[in-house]
Amino acid sequence: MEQASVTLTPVPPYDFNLTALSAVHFRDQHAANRFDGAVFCRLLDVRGELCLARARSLGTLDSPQLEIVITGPYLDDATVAAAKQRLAWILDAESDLSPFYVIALQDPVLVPIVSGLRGLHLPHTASVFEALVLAILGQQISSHIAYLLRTRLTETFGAPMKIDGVTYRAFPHPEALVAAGTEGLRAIRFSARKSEYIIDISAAVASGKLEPEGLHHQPDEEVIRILTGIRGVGLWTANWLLISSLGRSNGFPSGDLALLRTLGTLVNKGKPLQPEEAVQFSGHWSPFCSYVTAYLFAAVRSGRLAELTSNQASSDSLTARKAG
DNA sequence: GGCCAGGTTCGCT
DNA sequence: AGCGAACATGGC
Repeated sequence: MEQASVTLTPVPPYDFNLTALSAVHFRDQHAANRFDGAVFCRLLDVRGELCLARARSLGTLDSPQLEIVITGPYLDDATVAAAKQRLAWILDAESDLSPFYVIALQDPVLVPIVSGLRGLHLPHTASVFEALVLAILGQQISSHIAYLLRTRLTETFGAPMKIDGVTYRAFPHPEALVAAGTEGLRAIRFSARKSEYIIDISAAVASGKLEPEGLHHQPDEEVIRILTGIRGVGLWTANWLLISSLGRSNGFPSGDLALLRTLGTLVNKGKPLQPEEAVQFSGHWSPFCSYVTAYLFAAVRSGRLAELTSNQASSDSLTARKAG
């Protein structure tokens, strides 16, 4: 087993802890992606080779620096560079938050949310395929159940690699899922429907009929058109993929129950917004709806939203906004 | 135990 | 086009 250490300098402000937490909390935490509060680690599949990438923070919010340790059976410079690049993408080290902050700090609804989360970047999945599977897996179930399913999926079908006595697993290949079949997924308690969708997509990817990674070259509208053409993928999933796997700034899952509730808490006296009302707000936040979405969820997770609403600040701004 | 969860499809009007 | 039901596992 070989090992290499490199440093990565994210664009400040960069809060490693918040960003890594956001990466694992409700979306990616499974056997392939881990964060223990200090070290973020992920078993990557780089050019067909497995290698473990581990990151920890050496710097500060405004002068961030990450130490990246790559471990694998064969490490040449190109592999190390590719792994570093991949981790930079996953941890969103290269985005500049300042254009979003300029808008957010002028918005009374967003100011209290954003000010407590400065330096939170928007982590990405390692691949678009991974995001597709995770999104379908997580549809209409609580985040806790989604976590159980993700873990089972990775533990059962992900390629393993043992390092220092610990077994890590990569996210399953489409081929592995095709081999598992719907029965394989049923066996780890996926619903028949989710199993079908996921196996269909895996088969399409394995056969080359569908190339999710190619979506990086398409504009948002085209991404949504292509994705919603896939069985099992609706507007929510397509927009979530814009945020979670394609790094677009303006994704907005307007039908998301948790999002509607959260916005309701902030601007509608606790009454959940209707999707159309949420879309009105999203227009106001364009082209940074991805950031708004992610920051709102992060605020909920951290308990910050509850704090804010207890001082019942801007609870009436929906009507104010409508009038203006 | 019933209800619901960070949706989507399918089958009815 | 718009609406309701079915899907199915776990947690409260």
